Amino acid sequence: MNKKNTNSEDSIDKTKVILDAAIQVFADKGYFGARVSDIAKEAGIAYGLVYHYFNSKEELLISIFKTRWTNFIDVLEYIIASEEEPQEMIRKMISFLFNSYKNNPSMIEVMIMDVAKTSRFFNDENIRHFKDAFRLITKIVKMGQEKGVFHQQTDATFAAYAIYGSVERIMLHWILDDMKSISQDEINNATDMLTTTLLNGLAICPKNS
Amino acid sequence: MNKKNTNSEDSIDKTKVILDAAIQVFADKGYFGARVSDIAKEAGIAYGLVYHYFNSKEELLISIFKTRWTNFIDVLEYIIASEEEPQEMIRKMISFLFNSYKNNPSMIEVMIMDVAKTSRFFNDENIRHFKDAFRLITKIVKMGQEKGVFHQQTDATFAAYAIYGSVERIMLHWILDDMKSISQDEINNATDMLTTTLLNGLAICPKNS
Amino acid sequence: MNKKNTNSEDSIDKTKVILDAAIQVFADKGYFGARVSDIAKEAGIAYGLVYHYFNSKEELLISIFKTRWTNFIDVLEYIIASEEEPQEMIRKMISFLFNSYKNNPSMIEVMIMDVAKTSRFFNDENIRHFKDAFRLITKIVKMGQEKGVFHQQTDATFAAYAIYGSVERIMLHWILDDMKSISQDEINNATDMLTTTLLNGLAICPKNS
Amino acid sequence: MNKKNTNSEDSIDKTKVILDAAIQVFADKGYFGARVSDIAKEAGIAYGLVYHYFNSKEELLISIFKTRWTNFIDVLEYIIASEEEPQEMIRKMISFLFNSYKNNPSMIEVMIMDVAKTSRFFNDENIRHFKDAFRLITKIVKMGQEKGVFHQQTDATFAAYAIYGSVERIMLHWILDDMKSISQDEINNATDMLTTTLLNGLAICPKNS
DNA sequence: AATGAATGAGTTTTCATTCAT
DNA sequence: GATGAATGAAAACTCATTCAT
Repeated sequence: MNKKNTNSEDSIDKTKVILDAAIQVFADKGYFGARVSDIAKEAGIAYGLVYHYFNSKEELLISIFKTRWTNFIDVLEYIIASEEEPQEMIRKMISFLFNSYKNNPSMIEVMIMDVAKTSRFFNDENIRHFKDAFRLITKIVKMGQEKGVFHQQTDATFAAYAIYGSVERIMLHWILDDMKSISQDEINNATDMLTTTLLNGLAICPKNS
Repeated sequence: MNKKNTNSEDSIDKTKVILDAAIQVFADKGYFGARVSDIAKEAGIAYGLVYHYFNSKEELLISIFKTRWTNFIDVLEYIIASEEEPQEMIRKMISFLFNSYKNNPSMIEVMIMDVAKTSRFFNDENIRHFKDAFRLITKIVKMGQEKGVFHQQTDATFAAYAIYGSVERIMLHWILDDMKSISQDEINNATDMLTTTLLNGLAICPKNS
Repeated sequence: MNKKNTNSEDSIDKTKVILDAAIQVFADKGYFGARVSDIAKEAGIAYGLVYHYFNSKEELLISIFKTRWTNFIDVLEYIIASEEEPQEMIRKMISFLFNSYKNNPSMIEVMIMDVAKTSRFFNDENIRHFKDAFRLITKIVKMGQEKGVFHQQTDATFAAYAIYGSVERIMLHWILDDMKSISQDEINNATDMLTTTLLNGLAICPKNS
Repeated sequence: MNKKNTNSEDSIDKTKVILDAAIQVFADKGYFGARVSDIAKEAGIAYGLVYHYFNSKEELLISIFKTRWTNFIDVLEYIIASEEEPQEMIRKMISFLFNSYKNNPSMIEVMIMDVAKTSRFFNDENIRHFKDAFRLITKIVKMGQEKGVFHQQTDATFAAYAIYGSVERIMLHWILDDMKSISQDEINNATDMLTTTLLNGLAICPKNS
């Protein structure tokens, strides 16, 4: 990703500083509204230095994207490895995503508002991360079906998109309502609420076939 | 919106032609990647003429956005007025959204990929359409709760976001997989699948409290 | 060459105005030292307009180059068609080149100082003009050999380069000595001098084998 | 020229290594296309180190230029000191120039393609070398005239430019045709050919006045 | 209404040069 | 001597928008 992957502390630090600044500025102004000089100013460095660590403005976005999805994939694998009940896995996943927002709402804003924006951005390399993540969510749903706790007739892939789409839309709501800081209680409550809704459905049980 | 609201046939036609061209080009290149001259070329007119009908490039996007959400709101109001069962209302809404994709995937692509992404775009005027639509979806959920067919403890607003987010994420999947043409069967099937999943939940009934 | 080859007077004029400005600025500052904004200022237009007529700064240089060599080739063909004595043809060619300097020293400066120097500039398309011109000069030499007035053993190609190289180096001398304006007498004198030297050689006749 | 003129072996070596690298890179990419970092990479050193030995990129070019013309001047003085026949002196000079190309075509390419390019480059200091060399060539011609072996009426300065220009144009031909390696036979042949042409002229003797 | 020439602000990126280590 | 991180000036080029015709 970045030119310098030396294990020098400085180099790592600077990379991180620039990325954090980029997240902040992208969140505030949007990817296209953000100038590289804004990012440099936010990072407290000369803007030429951004190009020592990254080849282009777009690479910054790609780097943020990759970090985030790689991290999400790691968490999903960890959750799956736990061998808990599938319902619990779903809750854990939702909890992780909502907590990500709490911990770094700007990063989530960038992911939702900017990454998806550039069609050109979705090249094969980047889209793979996407796919991998959804494969894992789908896997959780299938595990529930195999265990007999989730409906058989549900299309697991559809369910995966539904779960993720629900989470993302709620976070978009927070973003648009400028809810940058959100309490742990609210996060927990949102997690419970959405998990219950998705697992049990809107309709009351007897309606079920 | 547009400078000319004369009811001259020509004027209306040209407005429509430009908007359709804009949808096409925005879908292909993204809002920021699209040049006004591209849109004019697609519409088969001189690019200066775009400014006879619209004040700016952004106004094109806003116009598309408004048309779409106004239309969605109309449909939601129509659905609510039907006084059918809330479950059926949910299904109708999902069906409408998926059919919108079938009829004009580029328009949906623009709505998902471009509109949601420009922070600056969400001014008070535009956000009202958003809010109105979600208020209506929320209303449907509340009607179900009042009728005793939906769970009481569900936060209706959350549910509204979950439903819409699920739909949008599935359509994003279609977009990213380049599924520009999709059969009516697939649409119907997707509608059934998602409606059932959202209404009945993932988990099998006895798990319900 | 230019985007607009319409036969509108304005369009042609503007193209010419920009090219003349480019010649002036390239001559003054060199190709790399010249800013497109300098050229626009010299032409009295907004610099964005340069890009209406030419795709890039480099295209300006290529255009100047082409015009000049095409013109030179035309003159050579005209000279050859005259069916004069080969010696006279050589004189005419030298006369033309020196007079070109007199009429537009900046253009010659650009040709000598800038065009010849950009290695990347010599792509196949551009080099063809070069080659064509030298083929014609070579042809004149060969005509003299066939007529029996020029030495048989001389390599005609070498001779062609020698003639042209001599002319160009003398003009470079004028450029470096800042002799921007030069009288017709000087031009005629230089033509005679160089023609005689090249035709008769440095050495006095009896030395000839 | 260079900051360090210590006679330490290392220092001299490194200076030479950098200059050779610069010649190579300038020949490949042109002066303006060459990055200091390219030169450093070619030399196998850190690019900051270039600035220990040279004050600027331009100084590299000036250094190459000076070395070459100083060397040429030395050779011319040596030739003149030999007190041979002027015809032979001309031949020796041409031979030296052509052999320079054979020995280091990149250096000649830089001299022809890059040095002349930057008008700013021709400051008084640099132009003096030029002038000195041409003064010496002119001197040879004048010696021939005084000895009665060269035509009196020839302008010696013109003749000097003609000779040098012929040589340079032939070498430019080799450069443009990518003739990087050239046999000693070809060099000798070219030398004979050009010397004969310049001394005896194109035209056959009886045409002489 | 229609055209497209004209405008010029705005931004990414490059790269020579400096300097702390 | 050697390194390469850091600096920031500089410029080509783009393109939304205006406007004369």
